[in-house]
Amino acid sequence: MSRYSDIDPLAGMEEWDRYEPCFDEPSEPQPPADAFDKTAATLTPAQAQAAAHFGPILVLAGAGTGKTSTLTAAVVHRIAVERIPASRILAVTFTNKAAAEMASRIRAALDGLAAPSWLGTYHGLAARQLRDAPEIAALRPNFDIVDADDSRRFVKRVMKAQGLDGEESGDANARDPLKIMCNRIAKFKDNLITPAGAAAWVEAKIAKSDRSREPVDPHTLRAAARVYADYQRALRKANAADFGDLLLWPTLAMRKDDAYRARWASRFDWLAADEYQDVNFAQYSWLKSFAAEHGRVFCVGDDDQAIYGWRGSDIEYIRRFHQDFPGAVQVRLEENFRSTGHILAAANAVIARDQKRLGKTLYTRKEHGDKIEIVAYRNAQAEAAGVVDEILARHAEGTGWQDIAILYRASFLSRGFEEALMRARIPHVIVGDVGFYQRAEIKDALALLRLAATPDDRQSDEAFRRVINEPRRGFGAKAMETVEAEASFRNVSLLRALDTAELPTKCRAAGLQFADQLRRIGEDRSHTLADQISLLLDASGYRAMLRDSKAESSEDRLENLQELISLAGEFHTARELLDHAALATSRPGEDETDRVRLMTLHKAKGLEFPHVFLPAWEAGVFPSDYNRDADEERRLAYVALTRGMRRVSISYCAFRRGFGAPSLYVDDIPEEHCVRGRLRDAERRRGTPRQPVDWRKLPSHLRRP
DNA sequence: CAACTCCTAATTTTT
DNA sequence: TTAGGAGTTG
Repeated sequence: MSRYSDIDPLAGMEEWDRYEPCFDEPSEPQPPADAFDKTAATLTPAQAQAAAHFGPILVLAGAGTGKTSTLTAAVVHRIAVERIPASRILAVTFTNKAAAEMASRIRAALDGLAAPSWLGTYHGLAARQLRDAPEIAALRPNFDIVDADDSRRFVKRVMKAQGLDGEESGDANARDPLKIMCNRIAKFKDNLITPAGAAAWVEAKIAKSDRSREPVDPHTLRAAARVYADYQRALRKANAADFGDLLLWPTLAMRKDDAYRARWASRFDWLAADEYQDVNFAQYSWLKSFAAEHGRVFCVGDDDQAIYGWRGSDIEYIRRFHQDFPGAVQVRLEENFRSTGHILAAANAVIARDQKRLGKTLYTRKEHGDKIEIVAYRNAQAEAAGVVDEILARHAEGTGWQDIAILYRASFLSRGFEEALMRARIPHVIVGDVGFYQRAEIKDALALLRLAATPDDRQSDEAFRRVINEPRRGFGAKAMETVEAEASFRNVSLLRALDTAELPTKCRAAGLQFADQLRRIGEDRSHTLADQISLLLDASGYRAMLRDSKAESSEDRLENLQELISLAGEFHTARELLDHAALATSRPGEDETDRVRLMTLHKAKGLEFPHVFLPAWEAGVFPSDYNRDADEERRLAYVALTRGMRRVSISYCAFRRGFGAPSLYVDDIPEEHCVRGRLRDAERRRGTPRQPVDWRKLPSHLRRP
C-alpha cells in the first residue's frame, strides 16, 4: 500500500488553496542590546547562567522555580545577544496557554519586537510543517484537522463496518470499547507506529508478552491493528489528519528522508522545549530531528512532574538527555518562589518517597506560613459543603475568588463541588469543561462552513453527515444509507449524491434546498468569513431551530454562535479558522474573571493559586485504581501540593462510592507540617451535623465494601 | 421510516 | 449529569 495512493484531487478548492504558511519573516528590526541584561537582572545566578549557556542544556526546574522566566531569558539571549533572528528559533510547548504566555513575555522583554514565529505547541508547529508538504501524509492541500471528537466518529464507523460494535472485547475494563480503541490508535501514533506497521508490531508484542508482566490480550490488539488500518484509510479519503497524524508523518518523513529533514533543520539555529519530561516518542523524535546538526537545544523540565505516561510520555527521555545530546550541561533550579515553608516541606516529603528521581530538593526563603490542613468528612456532600464554607470564610477575609482553586484527580469529582458552589452563589468556572470549539453548535456551524467551501469534495462528507439532519430534514438511518450508496456508486460527494438519490419526496426536497443554499453562499466571494457563517446559520434553519427550541440551553447556544461569528472576524480564511478551532481549546480571555477555579490536577500543572483545595484524597480515587504506575500518581500528588502558594487544604471522605481509606499520601505528610481534622466555625454555625469523620476510627468491618 | 421520549448506565487523566 | 439506546408514536 503506497502512502501516496488514493489521492484524487477534485475541483472547487481555489479558496482553500490561498492558505500559505508564513515562513520567512521580512527583515527584522534590531532588538535592544541591553534586553538580556534587563531580563537577567530579575533572575537568580543559576537561572541567568542557564539562560546564557551556549550548548545543549537541560534545566531541571522544580515546581515554582521560575522555569518560564528562565526559558524566556534564554530566548532573549539568543535574539538580543547572539543576534539570532527570531525567525530562526524554534520554541515548543505542550499547551497553547504556555505558548501564549511565553510569547508575551518575550515580546515584553524585547520591547515589543516580534517573538519567534515558530513558537507554539508540538501539534500546532507540526501542523504547519505538514501544511507545507501534505503529500508526506498522503494528504491533499487544505486537509482538515479533526479533533478527538471527530476522530471518535471515524473510529465508530470503522468499528461498525468491521462488526466490532457491541462485541465484548477480552479487555477487563471493556466498559467503553470505542474509547479504548481510540486510545489505542492514538498510542500507535504516539509511538510512531504506522497503520502498515501496526500488524507486525502487534504480533511482535504478543510474541513477547510471555515474558513481560503487562497483560496483553491478543484478540483486542489484533482488532486494534485492523481498525487502525481502516480508520487511516477513512481519514485519508476524507482528506483529514487527526492529532496523531500531525506529528507522526512529519517525524517519519524526517527520519526516512534526510533531505527533507535537513531542509527543516536548517531553518533553525536553536531549539527550546518546555515540559521536556512529558514528551512521548513522536514528540521526542520530532524535536531531535531538528537538532541533528548543531545540537543546540534548551530543554526545561522536571522529572518529578511527569504525569502524562498514559498518553505515551516516557520519563526516560529526560533521564537520558545527556546521552541524546553529547556535551549537554545540566542545571538545577531549586529555589522555589511560590509556596510557603510548610507547603514546600510537605511536597518534598511526598516526592522523596519516589525512587528513581534525578533528584532535587526545593527550598524557599519565604516564611513557614500556614500548615497544610487535612480534613476527613463523612461523605462527598459533607466534603463539598465543608470546602464551600471554608471558601466563604476566606472570601470574607478578603481573598478574591480567583485566588482560590479546587483541584481534583478526576473530572467526575467536579459535580459535587459545582452544585455546592452554585447553591452558595459563589462565582466559579470549571476550566476546560467543554472547550468552546468542542461545543456541538460551534462544530455544526464550522461543518456548514466546510460544506459550503467544498460542497463537491468527499472531504466534506463528514461535515455533511453532521449537519444534514440538523435541523431535522427527514434524513434518518435509511435515507443516509441511500445517499451513501448513491455517492459511492457515482463516486461523488454525499451532497452531490442528493441530486440523483432515490429518496422520499419531502426529504429529497429538503435536502436539495439545503444543498442549493449552501452552494449559493459558498460561491459568493463577496462575503466576509463572519457574514458567511451568519448566512449559513440562517439559510440552513439552524438559528431558527435554536430560537424555536424551548430547551434551556438554546439561549446559550445562540450566544456561542454569535461569539463564533465575531471571533471569525479575526481570521482571513476559513482554513485558518478551522485549524484554530481544531487545535485551540478555550476562548481567549476566558480565565480573566474573578471566579473560583475548578480543574483537574493535570490541567493545573504549571498554574499557581494562593488558596488550594485538594479533595478526594482517597485510596482508589487518588491514587487512582486506573493507573498502574504508582510513581506517576505520587508525582501527581507532588504537582497538586506545589500549586499552593499560601494555603493548602486536603480532604477525604469515609464514604464516597463505598467505604474508602484515606490516600496513602495523607500519611506521607509529616506531622510537623500539617494540622489534621480541624473543625471549622462555619460548619458549627450552620448547625448541620457535618462532623468530619476520621476513617481510621471506623469499625474495621466497615472498611471494605 | 423518522423522530421523539424515556430509561438506564456509567463516569481518569487530553494536546 | 449526560450520553446513548430502546421503545413508542405519528
